[in-house]
Amino acid sequence: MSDNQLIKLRKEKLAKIRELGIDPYPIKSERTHKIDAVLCDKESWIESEEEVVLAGRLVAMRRQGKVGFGNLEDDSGRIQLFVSQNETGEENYELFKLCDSGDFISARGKFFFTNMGEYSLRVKEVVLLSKNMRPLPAVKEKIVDGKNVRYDEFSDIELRYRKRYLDLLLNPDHRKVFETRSKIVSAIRKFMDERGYIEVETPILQPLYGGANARPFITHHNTLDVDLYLRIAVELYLKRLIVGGFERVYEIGKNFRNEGMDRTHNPEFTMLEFYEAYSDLNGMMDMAEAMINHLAKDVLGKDSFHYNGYDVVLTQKFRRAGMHELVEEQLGMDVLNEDESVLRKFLEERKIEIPPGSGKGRLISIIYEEFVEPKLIQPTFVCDFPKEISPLAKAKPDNPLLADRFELVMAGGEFANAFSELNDPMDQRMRLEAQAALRAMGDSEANVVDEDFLEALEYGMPPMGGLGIGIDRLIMLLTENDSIKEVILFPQMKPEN
RNA sequence: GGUCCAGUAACUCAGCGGUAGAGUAUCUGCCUUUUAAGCAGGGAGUCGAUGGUUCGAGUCCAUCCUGGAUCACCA
Repeated sequence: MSDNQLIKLRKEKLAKIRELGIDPYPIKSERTHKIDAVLCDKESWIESEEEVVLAGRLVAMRRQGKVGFGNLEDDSGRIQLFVSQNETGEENYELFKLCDSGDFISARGKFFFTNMGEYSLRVKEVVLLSKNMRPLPAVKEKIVDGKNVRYDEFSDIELRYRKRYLDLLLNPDHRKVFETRSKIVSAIRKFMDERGYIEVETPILQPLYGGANARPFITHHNTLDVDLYLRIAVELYLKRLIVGGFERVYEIGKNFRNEGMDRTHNPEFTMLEFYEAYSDLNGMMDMAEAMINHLAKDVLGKDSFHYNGYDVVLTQKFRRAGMHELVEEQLGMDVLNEDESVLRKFLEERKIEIPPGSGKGRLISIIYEEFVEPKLIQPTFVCDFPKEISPLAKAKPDNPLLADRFELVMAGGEFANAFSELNDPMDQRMRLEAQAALRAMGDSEANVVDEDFLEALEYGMPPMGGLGIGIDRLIMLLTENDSIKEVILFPQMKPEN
């Protein structure tokens, strides 16, 4: 039976309901209790003989003659309805017979245990709240040995993402992921607020983009007749705010990067960035560690998370190590003291592409990314990034090749990036100009020179630490999902047709 | 973009050269304590698209579309 035929049948039912003088889409609805409120303390609900009105979606129907059972679900839980013509009267029972799985109804009645021992609402009256016109995909559940076995699950990955509302409706576990996501994001806000940070919102539409290495989306403003960029990071605006006198700011928002999509990349993704005046890299490590430990332990109540094939233990002290130390550990190569030509040869022999204009710093980072990062499973702050690839970070006083920067790596992937922020306007100008040179050599992801930002720096910016965390990836880890699409409600999909 | 896998009824899938199938859903009938309700019956599919091979194509071949995995790219 095609969709159209099924819908036609629903329309016929709708007409019958109207013939009975019933509005299938009434304005008013009544509900005295949410379902979870009546699921606890069942005996006393039964003893009290209190009449309640529950409302929700009818998710299953088992009708047999003049009596029938249905399952009613709201966002708090699910309960069985027992509907008998003796209780409802003939007329109301007629309406019940016209109800389908998928309808929203309310049901008035008292509680009891059925012969099979299931706690149920003995329904006195059914009220139709919203008629379903398109049958929901059939999913059946059965409890075997205490385990919930599901049949004919709505599991087609493409359909789940394209029709997310069905995924959420039919797969309660997936709804749970987004409830957890919301909890985590709230906890992050609270964590920041408690530490004296203020939350700010900075432009998504920017005349120039910056703060990361990425290709932007371009859009157009008609009135101004200018092209604008969707932001790739909030960094440069948050720094302007520190110039403006705020000492601790954070923003949680979408960034947009016009690049490939895969298991860990969506073109728009959520990022937390924060900046703290008079802090530095160590302060940022402490913050990141405390926040992630807190989310794992206090919010989710877990120590260990299975992600990307590994078990990552989050409630611990995170390792802190220099990139060159980690490379030495894995490869026995002293990259800092090795000659640039040796590093280049090492990569060339392994057929690893070297972008044009790469100096020693970038070569080190490529070696690290290729051979070391995938092996860092437990949380590790990888410090001492090459300055060459860190145009917004301060150089280390004791080694001009290195920047005071770290990335937090877990399960072989990057989760956060932080620096002691560069506040020397002259140095910053030179670094951005070096980036512009790379750009001229064809590196479309190199930074652009932002004169307004440089001018702001010239007015003076205090020393500070700054950190960015990819929220989607953090949620992936904390909810143990290996695909970013599982933690984004409406992930980017290719258009159909 | 490369490679591999998949697309058949609303859902989950079988069929892999010879008249399109199953369970669920849906519809009809019976049924006043079911819970993957049951019993009986019915309807339901351009077999992702387009070409080709063949007497004959969901089935073989080619191309394309869509999705997934993986690599590349990319924090």
